[in-house]
Amino acid sequence: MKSEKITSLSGGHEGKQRRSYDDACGAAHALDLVGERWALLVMRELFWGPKRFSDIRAGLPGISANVLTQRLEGLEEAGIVTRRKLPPPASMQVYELTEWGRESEPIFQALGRWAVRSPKHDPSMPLSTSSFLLSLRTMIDAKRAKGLKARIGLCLAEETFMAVLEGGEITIKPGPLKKPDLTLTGEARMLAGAVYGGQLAALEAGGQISVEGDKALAERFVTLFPLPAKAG
Amino acid sequence: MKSEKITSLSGGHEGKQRRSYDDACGAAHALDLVGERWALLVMRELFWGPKRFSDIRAGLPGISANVLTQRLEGLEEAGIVTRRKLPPPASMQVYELTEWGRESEPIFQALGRWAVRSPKHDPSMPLSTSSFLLSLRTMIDAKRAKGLKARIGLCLAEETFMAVLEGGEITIKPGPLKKPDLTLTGEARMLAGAVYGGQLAALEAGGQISVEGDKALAERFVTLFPLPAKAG
DNA sequence: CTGTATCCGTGTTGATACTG
DNA sequence: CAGTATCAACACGGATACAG
Repeated sequence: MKSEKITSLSGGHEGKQRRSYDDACGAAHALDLVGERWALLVMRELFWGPKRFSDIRAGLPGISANVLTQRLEGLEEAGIVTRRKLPPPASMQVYELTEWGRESEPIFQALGRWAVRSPKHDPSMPLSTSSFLLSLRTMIDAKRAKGLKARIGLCLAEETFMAVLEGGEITIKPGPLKKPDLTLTGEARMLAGAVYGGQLAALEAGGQISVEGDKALAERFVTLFPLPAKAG
Repeated sequence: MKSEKITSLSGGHEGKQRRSYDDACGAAHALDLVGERWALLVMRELFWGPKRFSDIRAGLPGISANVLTQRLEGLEEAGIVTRRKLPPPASMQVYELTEWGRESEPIFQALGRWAVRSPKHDPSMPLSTSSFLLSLRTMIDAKRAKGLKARIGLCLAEETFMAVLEGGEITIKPGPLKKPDLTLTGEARMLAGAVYGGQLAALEAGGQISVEGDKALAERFVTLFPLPAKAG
C-alpha cells in the first residue's frame, strides 16, 4: 500500500487536506497554490482593488457560489488574498490581494501572451473589466509607447480607472482622473475591439464606445497594443 | 435551464467535450488549454527534448498512466505536443513540444519566480532533471552573470546537457559538451543544493556531487542564482 | 517493454435550492 | 448580499488487464 500523496499544506491546522504535487519545482508549487480550477481567475478579478463576493462573481460567468467560497478560503490560507470588513457605516466584507498576491501579475502576462497565439483563441467571448485592464499592461509595446506621455480616463461598466502612459509603460489605478487628456467609455469588450480589433472609428460611430478629448491621442493609443502572430 | 457551459474546443470533431471558461481573457484561454491537473508539469518534462511515455512518468511521481494518456491527448489536440514515431530500428513513440509549446517557457519562469517566495515552499522535495534545468534559466541573475562566458557540462541521472553562459544568459541543450570548462555531476536535488543552498563544498566533500574542471568557475557559478526573498 | 483501455473507490466540481 | 446544503456529474488515482 503506497503513501497517499496527500500532504497537508495547512500546517497542522485540522482543516481539509489538499492534494499536492509533492515537487520542489517552483512551478509545481505555484500549481499547488493556484492550480485549482478558477483560482487564478478569482485573483484576476481582484487585481484592480478590493471587491465583494458578488462583484467577483459578476466577472466570472460560470463560477458557482460554493466554488467561489472554497477558492477564496484557499487563497486566503495561502496568503494571497485577505478578507477585510469595512467600517460599520458600510459594514460589508471585501476581498483583496496581498502584496505578494499582486506580484503574481507576470504570471498573467506570460499566460496571456502565450495563449492569444493559440489557434483556438476566440476574442469574441465575454471579457471582464479586470481582464481588459490586465491585457493593456500585458500587450503594450514598450517601443511604440516610449516617448508618449498621457493621462487617460477609462470608464467601464460604471467603474472608472486612471491610466497613465509614461516611459513605455502603462500604469492603471482605480478611481477617476482629473483633467485627463482623453477619456474612453464603453464596455470592456467594445474597448477591446477598438484597441485590438482596429475598430476605434467604427465603434465610436456606432455609439458602442465614446471618445472624449484628444482624438489624435486616441488614434495613436489604439496602435500601442499589437497582437502577437498566431502559432502553427 | 441554463446552457451547460460545455463548449467544444475540438471544433466539430466528435471527441469528448471539454470544460471551458468561455472567457476572452488570454489567461483564461491559457487555462482552458493547460489548466488541467498535471498538464503544465507534463510540458515541463518535455522542455529539454522528446521523451517516451515512461520517461515522462518518471519525472512526475504521482501521475497515473491513464491521466498521463489523457493529458498527452489534450496537449496534442491543442497543438502543444506532437507525437512522433522513431524510425523502425528503434521504432518507438516519443512526445515532444511544438515550437509554440516551447515558447511557454516564460509561464514556467513567472510561476517559479513567484511561488518560491511562498512561505509554504519546501525545496527539500523531489526535483526532476527537467525542473532543475528550467530553474537555472529562471533564477539566473543577468547582472551577476554578465561578462561571464563559460561552457559547462551537466550530468544528471544518466542524462548529459550542455550549458553555455554568455551575455548574462544561460542556454541549455541536451547532449554532451566537448571540452567543457567545468563539469558538474549529480542528482538534480543535490546540484540544486549546491546552487541554491550554498552547499557546493559540502556536497562535493560528501561525494553527492562531483566537480571536474575549473573549480573557481564552479564557485562563481553557484553564486549566479540568488533566491528571491520570501513574501509575508 | 511501452503504452492503452477499463473498472472502481474517492474526491472535486457545479447547479439548484435554501438560510442568515 | 453572502454564503451554506445537497446532490449529481465528473475527474483523479490505483489496479489490472490488454495490445503491439
